[in-house]
Amino acid sequence: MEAVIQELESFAPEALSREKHKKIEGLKDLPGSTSKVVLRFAPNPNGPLTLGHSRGVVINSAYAEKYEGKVVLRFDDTDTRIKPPLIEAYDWIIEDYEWLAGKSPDVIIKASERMPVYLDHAEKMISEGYGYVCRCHVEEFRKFREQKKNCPCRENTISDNLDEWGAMISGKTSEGEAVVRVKTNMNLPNPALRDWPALRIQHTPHPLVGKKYNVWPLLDFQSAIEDHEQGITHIIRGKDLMDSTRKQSILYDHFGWNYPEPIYWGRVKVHEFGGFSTSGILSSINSGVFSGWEDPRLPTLRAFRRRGFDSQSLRELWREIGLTQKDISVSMQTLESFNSKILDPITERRSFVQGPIKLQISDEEIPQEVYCPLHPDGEIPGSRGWKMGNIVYIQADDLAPSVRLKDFADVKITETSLKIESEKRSDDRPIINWLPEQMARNAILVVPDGEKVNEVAGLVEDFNIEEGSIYQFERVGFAKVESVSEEIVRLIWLHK
RNA sequence: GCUCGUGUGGUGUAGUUCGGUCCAUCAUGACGGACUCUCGAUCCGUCGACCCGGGUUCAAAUCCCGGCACGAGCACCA
Repeated sequence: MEAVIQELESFAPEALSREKHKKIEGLKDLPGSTSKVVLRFAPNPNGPLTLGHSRGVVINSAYAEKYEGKVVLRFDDTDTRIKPPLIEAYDWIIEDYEWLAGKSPDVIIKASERMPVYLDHAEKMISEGYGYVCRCHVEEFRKFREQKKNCPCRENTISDNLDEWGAMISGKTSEGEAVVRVKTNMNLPNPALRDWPALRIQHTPHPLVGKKYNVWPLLDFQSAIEDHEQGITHIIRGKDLMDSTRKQSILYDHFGWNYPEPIYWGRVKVHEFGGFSTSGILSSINSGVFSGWEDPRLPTLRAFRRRGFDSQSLRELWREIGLTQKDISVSMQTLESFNSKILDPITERRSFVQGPIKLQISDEEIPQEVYCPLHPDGEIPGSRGWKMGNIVYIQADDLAPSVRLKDFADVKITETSLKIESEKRSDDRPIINWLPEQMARNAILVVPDGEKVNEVAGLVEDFNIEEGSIYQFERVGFAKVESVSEEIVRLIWLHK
């Protein structure tokens, strides 16, 4: 054995120490041709972007950057009834996108302004005998689909279909009475693909184009046409849309187009939020459960921004998770950990005394000023100078006979008075945060707590408190200054 | 019911294409310690996983077969 080792050392020393496997970092390569990548992010503008959407923004913009490609932001606003577009949401989404991606989308389009394109393709499809107007009711058609039977409308002639189509687009046919289907095959093993619906009638006005159109495409049709029009090369979508890929591929075959490369991801849940949807949030806002889209309890990007999350933390989170088809459940802790790493070196420290009690210093000689560092590791040079008097505040729950007032002195507390024992740290008594009366301002710390929002009353250090800034409050955590007024400073909790 | 997809530590991920370099990577977490005038940061250490059962093979997280579990689609929503 010894001899073998010696011999190996002489001609192949690397064989003796094996290398540990390394984790491959970064996004996997996109499939197919990547010479000119065009991606798309297609939200429904029925609200601002949420944590769920952020994955799409991050992944698409990251791939666009990797391949020097483009991202099309497309508003899928073709439903005026169930998830009607919110007129303000278009701008919100662009704002949210820019905040997250760090740049504007390369192309911005609204499906509602592209209606002529979709209607033309629908008419073309019908006149080529590949689509038909179906007057069956939903339940009737469901039976045909289940039993693999053709519905009677399938046999209508092209000219009959074109007449029916004319009636649909002119508004003569009422909502719910007809739908345009793609003529696939009712014998297909996958029931989702059997003569799938492409366009339906909607007389509810659209917030942007009003009553201009009576017939609107469904997602699978609109998206299929538009992806081709925009030259999309890769579609990154949830795996719940796998059947969309299959439906649309059938249509692409008919039109003689090449389908983009589809890539799927699984469903994401966040421990702290569970499942949520934009329309669900909207109804909770309307019923008064939440104060608005920026309510700190909400997983909207606006709420995250308001609380002080750096968009970089979201980018890191989604890059780390990457693209897998697994259904996952992530914890906010992971996001917070990314955010802390970004924030810790660049945030100044301050003192926040929650539930304060007042103590009087009994010594005759009290220093006029106390200096605390802006950052303990010197990442931010300089210090905070505190004016001193004979009144100080500490947290009621820190009350103990001997404590150390951080960055100041070891003290002895009896009743409501306090005596300085040593400015130098003399033993291992607990270190607590505190404030002299001269530096204390009334403050409220708003802490989202599940369904509730707790308002913690306290005192905040009155040293260059800037509205909009994030500070790390010692022994508390990161919080953002939301507003500063004469009477009160409002802080919004971020995380530990 | 039909169709589709996914199963690696508490959580997330690498490795699976082309079996060996994997007693399985990295992050997060938990626990312990060092350091520190924050319960922050930093540093060190520990914990913990290949869904199950067969098969092929000298060798299986990786290939084959069969189970099981979970998720999704079958909307005139996106």
